[in-house]
Amino acid sequence: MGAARARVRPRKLPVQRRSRQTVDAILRGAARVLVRRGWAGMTTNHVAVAAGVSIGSLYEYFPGKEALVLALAERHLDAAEASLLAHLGEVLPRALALPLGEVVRALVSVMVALHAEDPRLHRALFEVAPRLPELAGRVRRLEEASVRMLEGLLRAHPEARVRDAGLSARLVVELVEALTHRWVVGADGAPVAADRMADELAAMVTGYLRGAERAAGGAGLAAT
Amino acid sequence: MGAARARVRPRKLPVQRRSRQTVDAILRGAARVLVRRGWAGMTTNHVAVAAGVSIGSLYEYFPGKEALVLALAERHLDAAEASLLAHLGEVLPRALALPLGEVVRALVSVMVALHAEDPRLHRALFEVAPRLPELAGRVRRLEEASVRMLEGLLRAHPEARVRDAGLSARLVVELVEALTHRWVVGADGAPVAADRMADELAAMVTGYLRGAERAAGGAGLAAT
Amino acid sequence: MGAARARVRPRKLPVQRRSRQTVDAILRGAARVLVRRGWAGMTTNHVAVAAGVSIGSLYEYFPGKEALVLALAERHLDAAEASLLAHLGEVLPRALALPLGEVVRALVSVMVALHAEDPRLHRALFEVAPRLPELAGRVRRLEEASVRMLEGLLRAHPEARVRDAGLSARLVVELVEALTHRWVVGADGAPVAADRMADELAAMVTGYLRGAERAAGGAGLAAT
Amino acid sequence: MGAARARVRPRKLPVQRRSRQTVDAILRGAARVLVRRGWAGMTTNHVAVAAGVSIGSLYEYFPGKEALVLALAERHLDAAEASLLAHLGEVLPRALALPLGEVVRALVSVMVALHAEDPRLHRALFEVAPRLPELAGRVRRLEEASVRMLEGLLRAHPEARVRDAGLSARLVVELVEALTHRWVVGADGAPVAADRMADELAAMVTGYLRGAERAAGGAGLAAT
DNA sequence: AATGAATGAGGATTCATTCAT
DNA sequence: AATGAATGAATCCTCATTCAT
Repeated sequence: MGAARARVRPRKLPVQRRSRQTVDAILRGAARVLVRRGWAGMTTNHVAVAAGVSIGSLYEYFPGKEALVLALAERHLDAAEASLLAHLGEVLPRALALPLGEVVRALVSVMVALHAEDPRLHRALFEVAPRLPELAGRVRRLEEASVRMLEGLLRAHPEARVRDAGLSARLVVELVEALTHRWVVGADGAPVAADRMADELAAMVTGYLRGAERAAGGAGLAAT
Repeated sequence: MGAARARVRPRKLPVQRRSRQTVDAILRGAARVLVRRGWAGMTTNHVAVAAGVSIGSLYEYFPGKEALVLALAERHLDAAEASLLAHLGEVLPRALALPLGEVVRALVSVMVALHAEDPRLHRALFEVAPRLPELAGRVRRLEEASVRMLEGLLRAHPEARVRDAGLSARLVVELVEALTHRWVVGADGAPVAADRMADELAAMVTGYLRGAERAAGGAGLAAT
Repeated sequence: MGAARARVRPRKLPVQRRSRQTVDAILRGAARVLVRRGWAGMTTNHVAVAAGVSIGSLYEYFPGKEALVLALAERHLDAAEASLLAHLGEVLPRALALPLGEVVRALVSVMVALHAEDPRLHRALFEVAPRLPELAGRVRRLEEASVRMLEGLLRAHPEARVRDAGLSARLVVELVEALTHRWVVGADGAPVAADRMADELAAMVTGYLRGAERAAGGAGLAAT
Repeated sequence: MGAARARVRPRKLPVQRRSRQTVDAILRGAARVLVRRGWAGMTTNHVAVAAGVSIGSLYEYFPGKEALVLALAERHLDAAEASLLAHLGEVLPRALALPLGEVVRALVSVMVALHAEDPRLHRALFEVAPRLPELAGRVRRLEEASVRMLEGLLRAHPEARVRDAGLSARLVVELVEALTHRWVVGADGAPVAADRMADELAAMVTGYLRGAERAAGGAGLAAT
């Protein structure tokens, strides 16, 4: 594993301007190839060609294809994180004063917007994530932070009625993540508008969090 | 495509008993390898070794790894479909007479039970699905059927209050699918019990479908 | 080499009628496959399928594909030899009394007729011959016998004028063999009729053997 | 066909000096292997070993053994063509003024010289030709050009007496080609000297083309 | 820095051949 | 006699990676 891990970190940092351009070209090429051929079909040689760069140069900066994808993912997640923080900065301070539905709607909208940006790359990266611990970890940390944040909100907001704030927060985060993901990936047939999508998600979440009347949950089929 | 597709169908059917055992062993080996190393890391040679079978025998029956995974998926989905149908046969006839919460709880329980069976194989198969049109199609058809069924129920059930039965049905199916999937996959740390999980999902769905008070959904952050 | 040679002789002789049919079917299948796919593309499995026989049965009678081709060639050459002998029996006794042109025409016609029979198999067998010593030997022996026969004729016939009966006989046999072969193989575009072909070949050979006026053969370019 | 054909063209052209040496070594190795083991027995791995080059390097430049043989053949034919043209340039201008026998002797000598160069490679290449359309085409074109040239000569030369200049030209070209080929290939036992061989061939051809007295061609055995 | 030639381990696949049934 | 399941050596070929230029 140690050896394998060595393959994941960028080799050297590009300092001069020319090399930054090279790195950029490589990453753009990597993104194209990853999207077009998937993780298994992506090869360093393809990437080099797609980037218009020699294979030697590629290895100058990236020790393997994991490193490429990781760098790609890092850029993607950096952007996501930044956008998330910016938007949270707007809503959170007033969150307790606003109706729950409105807060939820705002948060959901951010997620939807986030995913709508480069859906194909997003999808491809997610396909790889489970096989790249570094990436998986980063994703998990981001999700974890969101869960904590929402958990705090649930404990404090007057309208929220949930049995277990931690669990509910996690479920909501996963729900939004998963459905937005699918919305963006399965975008064929009758594509649902982003606004409409956000409405429905918000309705789901708000209803759940207000928790008015719990499902009586009688002896369902689960008993079988 | 034609050529690629030729790699996907089983080669010949095992007629003698001995060969049926071989095919079984191969598929078991394939499942183990797929789970352990993922789609990209799965090789026919690994599978043959894991199955305790010569590589020649593997190719006697399967023309490549796609065919292996497809056969695996078909078994998995056949079982899922059968189980689904059996349970639906119990709930559906009385569905309109029962409270919505109870119906939902029953349906959700079936899904959860379905996923709990062989979660790691389930996860691995889902990872491949997007790259195997045959498999993707089969999965989509099963989902589609579920959506139609639920849509019909939503239109008829007195408690259901949704703007668009088709969209809501799809979202609910995806929600249950996705969250159960994650529940099963991310089963580390503090694993949530199946019953508890079913409770929470049922609560989410029921709340959403009863649609009591829609989220007021003011100008969310999406506007930004 | 010893081991390899063991692969060439038929394994056991078919005694019962059923087995003779099996052997026949196998050889017919082998001929079809050899013609369609060439020596390199011919496999024992293909032959078995084409013959409608199990691979096991094939190996019951033939220890490998060389043996198949050899048996095929033997049949082919047996027939050729028989036909040749029959026709020679007609011409030779009166050969010295007939004009040389007529004798030659008769011999050439036999060769042409021989090749016209199953040209595609003929061609395929010739393609393999150089790699199968047994076959090559058999072909060479047949040719050698023809050369001896013609040599004797040349020494005795009053019209024949050649410097070296042995060499001329060999060249004539090869000439007829080679041109008939090509005639039969390259049969596309404007196919020449068998009769016409025989005429031309006979003209060539007769002219050469009568040797009237030798080419003055001055200092040709060969000097360069 | 498309896919198969893709296996036939060289992959990339060697630009640096080092790579040109590699390509050369590979082709030399390919020639050795082809000669020693024949088309069916030739493998890319054998060639790589014989060339003292890694298998990867071989595939860098040639996508398969067809491509190797084709490149080999192209070199061979290029040389043959060049030599042919050079010699023709000497004879043709004065061809009509010279006795037919002399012209023929000159042309035949060129062919013989051509074949005497690398007979074993020549033979091996001819063995493959029928299975490689590209190669077959190239050979056919060269032959066709020779036929046209000779046909023109036959129509114009005062001594030539043939019924059908086209047919006779073709037969003569094939005759010379075939017999020289066999001369070179079957060079065992009592090898005939090149000069002697040219003499005999020239005698055959000249006699035929002068056509003095046609063979009376009575009712030969062909009637049977 | 950049290039691209060279490498070879490793994965896919075929097919001659055996042998239990 | 016939069958066809099983075998695995041998082949084809790719692609990550290094290194001389």
